[in-house]
Amino acid sequence: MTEVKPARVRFAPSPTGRFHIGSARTALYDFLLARQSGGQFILRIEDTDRNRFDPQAEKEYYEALRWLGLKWDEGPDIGGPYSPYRQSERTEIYRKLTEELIAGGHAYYCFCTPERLTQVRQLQQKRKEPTRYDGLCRRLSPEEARDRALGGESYVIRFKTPQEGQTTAVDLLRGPITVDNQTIDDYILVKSSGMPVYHLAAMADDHMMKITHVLRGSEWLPTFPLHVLIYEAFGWQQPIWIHLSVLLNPSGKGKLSKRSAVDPKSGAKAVFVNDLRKMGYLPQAVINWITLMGWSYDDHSEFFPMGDLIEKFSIEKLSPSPAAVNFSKLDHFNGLYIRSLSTDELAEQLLPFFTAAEIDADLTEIKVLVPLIQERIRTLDEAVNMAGFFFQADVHPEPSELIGKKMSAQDSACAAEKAHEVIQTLSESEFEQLEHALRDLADELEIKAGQLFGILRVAVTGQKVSPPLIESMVIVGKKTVLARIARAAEILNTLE
RNA sequence: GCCCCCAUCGUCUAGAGGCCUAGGACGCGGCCCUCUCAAGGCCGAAACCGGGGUUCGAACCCCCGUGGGGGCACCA
Repeated sequence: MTEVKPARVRFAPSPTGRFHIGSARTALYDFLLARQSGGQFILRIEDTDRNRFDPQAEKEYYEALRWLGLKWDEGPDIGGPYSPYRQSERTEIYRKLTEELIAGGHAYYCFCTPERLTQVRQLQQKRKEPTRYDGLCRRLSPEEARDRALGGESYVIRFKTPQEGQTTAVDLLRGPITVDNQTIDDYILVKSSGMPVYHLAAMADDHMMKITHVLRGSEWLPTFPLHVLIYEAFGWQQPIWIHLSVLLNPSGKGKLSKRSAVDPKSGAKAVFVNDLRKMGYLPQAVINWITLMGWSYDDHSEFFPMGDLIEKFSIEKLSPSPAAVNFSKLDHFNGLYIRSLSTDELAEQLLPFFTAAEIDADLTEIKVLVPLIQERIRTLDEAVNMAGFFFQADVHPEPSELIGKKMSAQDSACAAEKAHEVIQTLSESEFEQLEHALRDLADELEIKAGQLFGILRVAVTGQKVSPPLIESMVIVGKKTVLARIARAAEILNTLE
């Protein structure tokens, strides 16, 4: 990136629900733009809707953002030059701006009741007309309106949309979007509670906070011209507008929903960032994955650690078309990042998953087995199933699985017993030469090494699929290996 | 119903008029490697929504269809 001006970019979630990967993607693009330009990434909480407010939500956003490594430069918790960063604490600012708008003839008081508005809407629907405010209070004289408001009558403030002409709004990715002003409603700017709605609050804050690039979801496209009109009414200079594509369900049908990709075991949903963490995904993998939904670098690069992203990201290469999420690609990236970790790093990531599964493992123990599982797991939690046998006192193999390939139970039992003998003769120091000994035994028994290994694998690990057998046996230790093989032989002998 | 946006393999995408017999990735199939499973290597199937223009030439530009998505709240 050459000579870009420092960008001031904001991520402005509404604390009404969980932190979705769609929002995470927006936040990520914000972050990248700020970092690569040497600008600021700002966190602003848009909590003007007191009815939908969820006290848990803000915390979840903080947590998830931190986990992803998207550190903000200004925000409600850390302050900044344009404090406060929580809209509910900025009402005085909005109040003054509203007065300015009314005085300039760009907004008016409206006394219509919600009931009347519903009636109007229903009538319009019946007549198959566009649904919009019918303008009753727009025709009130400013003096009369002010008197009624001062007299205690309940009111809202509406934007006085020009009734003629057109408005052109320019989106960086889509170019100019021109609409007839007639199609733009006289939107409510301030609710009867005195709280502003998004259309006023977000525009005001973006301007006051000197935001240079507004990145937001394409669900704002329909009201985009309204926002331009509001900027013009105030005489403010517009930021660069970028409307990101929506994320679609994996099927490509419909907007990504909360029902998508639910983990049946934990009930975790792969659409929420904090759930992704619990499901054993690495933040770098999640970042790399969501970056590529709607952005690309060239015709062959896909692996982008954060440092590369900051360097290579560019808003011009963002795509305007909707993208269906592909969870198997997340698995792929997660595998890639797991394999890119050092033994120590991966062990540290793994520890909490063993703990959560109530397996008493410490870091040193995990480090020993990491090399055996590193290239075999796609999510961190898989390590528990794959390597749990290292820590358990006993394994409980499925008896039928103990039988060697193309072998009888008796022959398998015999093979297990012979293996037991062979291993027993080995001293701890010779234990690492196990493989030769066992291969020789297989020859002697006139079976394939794979057949013998299969029996021992299930005997020692309790699993048909496991890390490499010999290495696993060495870690498990001679004593336990012998006990487990002996037990397996017993089981096999009961099978006829 | 009204308004807006979008349109290349199943999915994410490269492609900004000739470099395209359309490239990469995930997934899928096959082979190799191999103690299972992975990882890795190699190979393969798989797309320019349709119709009109413009042009010597169109996946790329324009128009019309069609399809998909989004929005029509005192929510954001």
